[in-house]
Amino acid sequence: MSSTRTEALVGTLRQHGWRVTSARRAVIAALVEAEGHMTADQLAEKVQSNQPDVHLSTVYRTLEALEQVGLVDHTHLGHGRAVYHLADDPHQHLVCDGCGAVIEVPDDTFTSLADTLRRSHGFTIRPSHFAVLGRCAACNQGQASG
Amino acid sequence: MSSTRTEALVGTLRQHGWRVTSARRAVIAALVEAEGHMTADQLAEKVQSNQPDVHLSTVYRTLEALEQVGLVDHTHLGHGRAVYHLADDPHQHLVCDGCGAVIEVPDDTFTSLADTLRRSHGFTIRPSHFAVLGRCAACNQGQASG
DNA sequence: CTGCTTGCAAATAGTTTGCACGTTC
DNA sequence: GAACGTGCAAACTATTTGCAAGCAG
Repeated sequence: MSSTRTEALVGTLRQHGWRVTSARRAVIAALVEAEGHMTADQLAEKVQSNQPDVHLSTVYRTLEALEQVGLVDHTHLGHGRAVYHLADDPHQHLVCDGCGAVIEVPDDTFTSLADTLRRSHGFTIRPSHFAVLGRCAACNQGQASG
Repeated sequence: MSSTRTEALVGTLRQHGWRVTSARRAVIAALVEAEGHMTADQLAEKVQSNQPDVHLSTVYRTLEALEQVGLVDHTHLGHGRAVYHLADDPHQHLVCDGCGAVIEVPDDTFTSLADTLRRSHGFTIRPSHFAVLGRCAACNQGQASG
């Protein structure tokens, strides 16, 4: 059951000095149930199915709080909208230019790239914080010349 | 001199069926002179120093045309604004979370990552089309705990 | 009680679009 | 001279913020 997980996250939030409200609890629950990336909009919609009063701006503010505490990460998927997910499942996103599909790949796929960049430029990449654009297997197969 | 280069690009644009106007020529010239990434806003400013009438929206429309023809690529540097550059100098961008610095690295830095993703997911990454967030050498050295 | 949180609406930032007029081919 | 391109303003999308009222601690 996911409510145990939700309570743990809520507890962490409280330990960091943030107040626990029903809106925040609902956003966290939505993230737990989502088990993947969701936009702020999608999260708001999900939360509002139980608590219609919770406003989109509250969702944004809650997500910001959760990011500051380190419980949530967000990624930009190329075209403006950001997706949010719980930080304890670090992964990267591959976004298909053709069909918009989002593929999640484990964090360690990028280990060698991280290593290369650190050695060549002293640059440490930030895990779980960028999306890679390209073309997915399906779109590569059905690909014409455009 | 770069005007030769500008004319070549203008010619390519025309060959693809687009009309050549002074606004479009100016945007292309600005890109050639920039020799790096620029936002639409910066390009507009540069163009307007010679031709004040050229509107920002025209710059956007020209950039869109140039992208369709394949002369220009754009990348999102994490926080909303896109940067544009000529497509025949493929490179990736490293963006520092700390100081906002943008480091350009050659395309082939990502060859092994591209190879890995193609084999594991059939996913072909799109060159010059994503930014990698992280922390640059300078910020890593002056780094405290937060 | 104190002051962090919230809902709302309006502001912001970056980009796109409708329209009537100007320009290119 | 027909169709495409342009300037302008207004729309749009994603996100942020000011403020008075609400609720957690």
